[in-house]
Amino acid sequence: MRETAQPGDLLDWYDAHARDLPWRVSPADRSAGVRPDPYRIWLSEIMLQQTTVAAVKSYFERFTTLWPDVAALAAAEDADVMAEWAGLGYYARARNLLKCARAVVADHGGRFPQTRAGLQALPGIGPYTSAAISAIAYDLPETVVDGNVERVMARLHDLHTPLPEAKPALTALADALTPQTRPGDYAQAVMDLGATICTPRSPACGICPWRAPCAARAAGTMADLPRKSPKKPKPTRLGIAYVAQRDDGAILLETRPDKGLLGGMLGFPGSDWSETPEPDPPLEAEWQDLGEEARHTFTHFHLRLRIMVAQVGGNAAPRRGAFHPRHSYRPASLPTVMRKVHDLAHGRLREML
DNA sequence: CATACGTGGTT
DNA sequence: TAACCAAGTAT
Repeated sequence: MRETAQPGDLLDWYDAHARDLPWRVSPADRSAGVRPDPYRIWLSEIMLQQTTVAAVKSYFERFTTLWPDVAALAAAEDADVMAEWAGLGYYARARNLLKCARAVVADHGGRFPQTRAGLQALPGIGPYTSAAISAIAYDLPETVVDGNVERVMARLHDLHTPLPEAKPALTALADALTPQTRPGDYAQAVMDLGATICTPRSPACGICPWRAPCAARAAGTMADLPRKSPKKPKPTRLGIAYVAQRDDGAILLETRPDKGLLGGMLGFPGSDWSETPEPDPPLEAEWQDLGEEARHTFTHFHLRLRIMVAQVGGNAAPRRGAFHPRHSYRPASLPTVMRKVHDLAHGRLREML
């Protein structure tokens, strides 16, 4: 009979191989008594939701430089925070980030709650993030279950039930392994293991601290786990984006409504996005078809955006949106799909960039 | 329980 | 090129 997986073996591996991350307190520093800053742990966990470490790093550095603590972030302008989040995706996270920071300041005296339930009552903090902050920031024995943990548990126990059906069972398995000692380091260790050794495609079982007790390794099924329910095909939607530039170089942009796709973000005015979009120019002008489409894929559909451009006079009065002065217009503040529109259109417009 | 919600890297 | 994947949450 194989021996059962031991949290201690994973912690030993973590002590030697923990990744050095901007928001992380190393296991050595942690054992010396250094405590993580809950603000930085919270911010990193929100950014890391469905997002890779590589993509998060520069955003984390920028945010913590601009807003070093929760009070500073709570006092920030919405537009500034949304602009800094541009490109990272899942923009509801940024809207909830601000709501959460302001709630922490207004309702909790500027300190994050120190219980999982208290954390989970805040905007943008769900089951995973509440457990992660509890464990990592406060060293509470909460069980984190993210995609890494699901994969590691499914393999360790050779569980073939497909996700999301398997989620409760995987959570129970993860819960049974969570140690009372060093739960914060343990939580980070399982995720590091999933991110660097027990990877989705070709896991490095040969150097895994849990190779001996791993049931999927024994059965040779590790590359097939966890199983997942088949995904739906993505439909293609069409749309029209309008890029208007005033003679002084100002660009017409609109802030999108808070609800829905790209909510709260800046973008070029446009039609609806559907199979048969209705033209809807934001002002009267001689619109010219750029002749090139911006193509972009969202989570659940492909988009092909036709681009119309126009140069307009200084007295142009848009029905929608507002002109942004040339010197305050930053394409980097646009969500990626809109930045693609910019990239395609800017060669056509004299004063852009 | 299913769906909406971004993006960039990898295979 | 297209599909898959990443430290999920809200509704």
